[in-house]
Amino acid sequence: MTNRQIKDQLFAQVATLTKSIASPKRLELLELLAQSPKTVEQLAEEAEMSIALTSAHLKALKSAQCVRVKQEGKYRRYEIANEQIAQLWVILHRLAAEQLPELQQQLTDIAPQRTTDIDSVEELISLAELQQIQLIDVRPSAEFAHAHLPHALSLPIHELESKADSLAKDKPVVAYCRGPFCLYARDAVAWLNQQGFNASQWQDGVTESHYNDKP
Amino acid sequence: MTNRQIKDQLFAQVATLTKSIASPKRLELLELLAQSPKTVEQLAEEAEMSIALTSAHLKALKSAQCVRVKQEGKYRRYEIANEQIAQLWVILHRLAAEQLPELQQQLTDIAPQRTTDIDSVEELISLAELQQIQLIDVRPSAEFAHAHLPHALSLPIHELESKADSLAKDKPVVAYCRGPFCLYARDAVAWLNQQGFNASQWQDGVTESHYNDKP
DNA sequence: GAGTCATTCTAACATTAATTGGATTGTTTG
DNA sequence: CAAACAATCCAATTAATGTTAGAATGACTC
Repeated sequence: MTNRQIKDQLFAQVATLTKSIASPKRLELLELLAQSPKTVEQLAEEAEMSIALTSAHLKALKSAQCVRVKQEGKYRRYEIANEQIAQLWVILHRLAAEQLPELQQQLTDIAPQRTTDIDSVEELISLAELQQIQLIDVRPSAEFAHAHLPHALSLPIHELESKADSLAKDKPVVAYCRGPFCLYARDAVAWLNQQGFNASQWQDGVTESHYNDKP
Repeated sequence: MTNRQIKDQLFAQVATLTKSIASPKRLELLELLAQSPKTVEQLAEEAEMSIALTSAHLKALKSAQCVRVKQEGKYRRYEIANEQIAQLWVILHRLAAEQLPELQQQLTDIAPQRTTDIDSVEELISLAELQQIQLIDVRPSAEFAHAHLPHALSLPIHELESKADSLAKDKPVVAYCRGPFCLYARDAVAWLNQQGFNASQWQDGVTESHYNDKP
């Protein structure tokens, strides 16, 4: 085999991995799976696409070993194949945010009412531990159960209205969700402030917060 | 604008960045540009594709801000837009190598005659400094000039035959090139051992060696 | 300013990917 | 074992991408 044929093969392999995640829908699925394992139905619902399409995209992700699946009763539960894939999603969306002016613009356009002025996870967690702030996790409870920031309180966005009375109005509320591409925390902060709470948003999710490549 | 429309836009942006590198040829161009800036002609030659196709792929990379171009006389010299893109290439090929059995197989198939048993860059560089080994960089000299491992000697693969007499046969030779997807060092080691040298290969390139994510 | 040379553009074609609806598989539950 | 249900497969349509050859652009050179 010639050197050219060898190189073509090698680069083709890396390209198959890259191609498998180079689609808006598949990136969205990855973001969801980075939070916690989910069934096809759940993924389709969250990402607002048909079951068939979701299944097709999952197949593509599986063939590049980005996700695994296990049968659970009559459901199939998909999960991220390993931590590095979740980190790759973080790397990609951060890089895109630094690199693409159009994305920067869009992120500015949807900036939350208030972003917290806390600037490290450590400080955030410490303030939550000292009860200086009320740190709430507004993702679905299954995602909270799978992993969450220490000292955070689970208050899923869909239950916010009914359970908001468990929050104090005289202590700052800081909300977070899956990360900068998830709008739950943004919506939660907007609603809370409207109700008279002192709410702001922590823009990163669990994966982002645990993976800071600043040296 | 609905939340769905916003999310679609955001994920689409990250996908455009990802798509721009999700092609074997474009990954190969990125690997070449990670070494040093190059003209379209040089890239086409090294990657063995037509000028027109090279230009088209570069256009795709440029539109996602992965590369920059500057006019130099009648040439246009392309370069990596920033260090993070080079690192992304490293992350991707390493991840693919861990993840895809087929790629693992291919890499095994082309394993060099001898891989050095040195296992950290620091040790490699230190041995070169102490002249315990002869560390040779077999990439084209322009790439060496742009960046190289400390204490390495430039001995481009195409000049190896004519300049090999500058190497001592009684001291180990360690050769490196662009990284695990470049076959120059492999070819160099094979030829050198055939000529009676004691040669082995360092599998990483400059970018890989400077970017070890082991914590 | 005509000619040369590097690069890009254009148009055409071939290939591959995304998406949908309906049929199919396989599991669970009565 | 039949009904119910989750998920995948299949076939067909549409959209996007890769590739080539040749024309066009735009910079430098004599």
